[in-house]
Amino acid sequence: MPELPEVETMVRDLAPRVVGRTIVNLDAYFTGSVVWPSYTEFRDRAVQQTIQAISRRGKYAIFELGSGDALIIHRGMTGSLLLRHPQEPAESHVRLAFVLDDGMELRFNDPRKFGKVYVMDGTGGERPLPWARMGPEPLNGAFTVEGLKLALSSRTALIKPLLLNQEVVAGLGNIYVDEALFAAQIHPQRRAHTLSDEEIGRVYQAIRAVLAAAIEGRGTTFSSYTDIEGRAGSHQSALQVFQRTGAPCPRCGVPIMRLVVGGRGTHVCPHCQKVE
DNA sequence: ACAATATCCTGCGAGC
DNA sequence: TGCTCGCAGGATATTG
Repeated sequence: MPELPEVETMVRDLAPRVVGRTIVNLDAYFTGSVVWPSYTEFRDRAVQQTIQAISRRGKYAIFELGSGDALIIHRGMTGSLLLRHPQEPAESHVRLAFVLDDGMELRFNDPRKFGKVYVMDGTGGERPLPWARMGPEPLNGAFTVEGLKLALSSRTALIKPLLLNQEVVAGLGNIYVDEALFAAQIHPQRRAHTLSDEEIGRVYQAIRAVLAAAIEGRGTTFSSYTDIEGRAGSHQSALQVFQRTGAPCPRCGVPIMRLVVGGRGTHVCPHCQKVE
């Protein structure tokens, strides 16, 4: 599950390798990964373009092209970008392969086909950018404790699904929401408007700390996430609750429990995180 | 407007 | 051993 730290790691790794390179060809094995525009127009607008810069917004990776277009990639659940020599055997689920002018290939490998790729005018004039309604970036000044209070105080929904909502805050997914709520000692089934200012302050700090630590560890590897060379991240060993059902809580020793919240597998310490 | 739930897709693990 | 079945989940569509 590539969330903000995994996309950030990818963007940082890619920048020195692909900025300045020109896309000289594109091979498609599943054109359905391209959601905008049509595949043929996508190809026309991507090929022969030079990558001027690469950045991230939420879980989207953004390649700025010389034309002013943006090549935008969302990895979904199982998507990865791999920088490979064309001679290296193809991974089992390569959907698109961008051939670069230095002879390398940027492969979009995506077993479950949840990933999405776009080319569009980078200013949003052509159609709204995928992050047009997205909430603040949690690791820069756009994200404030006051803003989070404003976003949560009037909402009756459960805190976990709200934090997964990209319009509230950008970049969180299932792993880091569970980790942040554990760090803040807030139960994922609390109703958002019942959180005190002090509790929202803890959630705010926890989101930032958990994401920063995960970037430091180059992301979390479960099953499918790897970096652009296919190597695992290291942060999974630092996780406190996610996928640790039955293991002792690092804070109190009570076994971690798994429950389902908003249809998503959820991990809590039943002692440190109380619903009421 | 908001909240809750269904949907997409395929590898994998559980169970028989 | 080999088969079937259900689960996993980000974002969006649909329903309430």
